Amino acid sequence: MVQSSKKNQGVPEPTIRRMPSYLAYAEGLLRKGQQFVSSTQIANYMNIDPTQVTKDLSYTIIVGKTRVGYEVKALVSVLSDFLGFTIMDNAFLVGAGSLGSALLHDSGLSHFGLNIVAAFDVNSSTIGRKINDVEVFHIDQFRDLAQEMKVIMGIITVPAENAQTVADLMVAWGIKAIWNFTPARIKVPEDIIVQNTTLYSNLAIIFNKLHSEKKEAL
Amino acid sequence: MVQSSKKNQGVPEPTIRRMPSYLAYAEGLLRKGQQFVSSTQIANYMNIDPTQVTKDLSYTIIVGKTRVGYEVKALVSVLSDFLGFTIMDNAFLVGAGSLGSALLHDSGLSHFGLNIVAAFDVNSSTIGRKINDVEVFHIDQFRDLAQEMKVIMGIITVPAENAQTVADLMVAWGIKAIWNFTPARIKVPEDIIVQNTTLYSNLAIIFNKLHSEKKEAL
DNA sequence: ATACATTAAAGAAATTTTTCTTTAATGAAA
DNA sequence: TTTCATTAAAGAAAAATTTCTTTAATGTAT
Repeated sequence: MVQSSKKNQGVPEPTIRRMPSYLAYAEGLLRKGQQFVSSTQIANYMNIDPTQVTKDLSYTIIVGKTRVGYEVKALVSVLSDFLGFTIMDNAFLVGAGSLGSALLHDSGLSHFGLNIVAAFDVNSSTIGRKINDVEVFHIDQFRDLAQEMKVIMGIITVPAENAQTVADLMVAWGIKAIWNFTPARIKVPEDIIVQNTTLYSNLAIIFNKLHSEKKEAL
Repeated sequence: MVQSSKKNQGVPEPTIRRMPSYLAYAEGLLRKGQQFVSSTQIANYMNIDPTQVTKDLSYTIIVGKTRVGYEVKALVSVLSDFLGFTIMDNAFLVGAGSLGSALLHDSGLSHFGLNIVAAFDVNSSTIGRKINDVEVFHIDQFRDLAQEMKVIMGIITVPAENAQTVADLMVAWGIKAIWNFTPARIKVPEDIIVQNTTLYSNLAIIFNKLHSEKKEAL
């Protein structure tokens, strides 16, 4: 399969996955007033190899000081910047069910650069309501609002069988990135970014570890 | 770092991550009445290489038929079994905030083998309530209940700064696996399984792709 | 019947990611 | 001041994962 010159020049995805935890840790140290943190200390916290930490951080502009480590304050600001958490992006959320409303309630998202400006559903009982100050509209009103607001991301929290329909709608109205919380895989044009976040994958990993542990015991 | 003879004989984690989507797809086909599905068809749906699919499925007991593919019905049952979704496990959830209550509302979890039997919090306004038939207790009552019920998993949906405290508590009362939804990394004994699920990591990946796309355009 | 195209499976090769090794720097202790 | 231990950084090696290649099987069309 020719994968359209992916070449992966960028930052490894595993690296990016680890960085928010580095950031959370650094923020904690900052609150405690610690000025410097070594890769060893971060690695110990993360239960990973120290060279992994330095390699990950080498993708950013921060430089550590031998025998001292990284300046905590700089680390927080560099990582926040690097991860795109300092620029606010607007998003639409479709599917104001339990997971959807949980995301609407999560202040962490706005802390990390995501501003959900409107929610959509087809369930008449939620339409018209406000969830954490975000209004829930009928899905048919999607069009008009997308043009008014500068919305680059769409969040899909509908049942899996409706994911593709919603994705098509999002693409039609100019959204650049889709955050898909369903286990369904959606088809979109090549230039649209899709991030799948499936909770059940994590569940599967836990179960697998639990079971392989049982087998080891034999 | 000596990583205690990990040797990774088991199934690759990326494989396990993909499997729930195979399953969701197969379940959809089953509902539509399709009898067989080829690796090519699955691969097309997933936007991955067909050999990746056959390789992934080779870890299970299913065998495909040349020129026909896999039997959809068998695929659903084999994958459900393999992922541990057919055995019910009991879990405690600590932190009945927005994310916590979203998980309590999610019927998908019980569909995939996880039965949340009780929730805990410190917020007096939620204690005593029932969320989707699951009662919310004060965290101090954790002990008595853990002994009554056969609970092997703990779900942490508290603020990051309280994650370690909750984890210690869970370990003390005999939980085997922890599903940690905070960006904090918790320290537990070696035999305890920890699965970190950090939403913000996914957000970081989206932002990174969005930004690297901008750079490419130059 | 026969040829053909599609498929699963197994193993090889390539790629990606992690871990190991070496080097140079420097704060802290003697 | 000098030695020593700890550190970041860079590159090499190892491990894990994905993609490619080959083979054998078999439905479908001719």
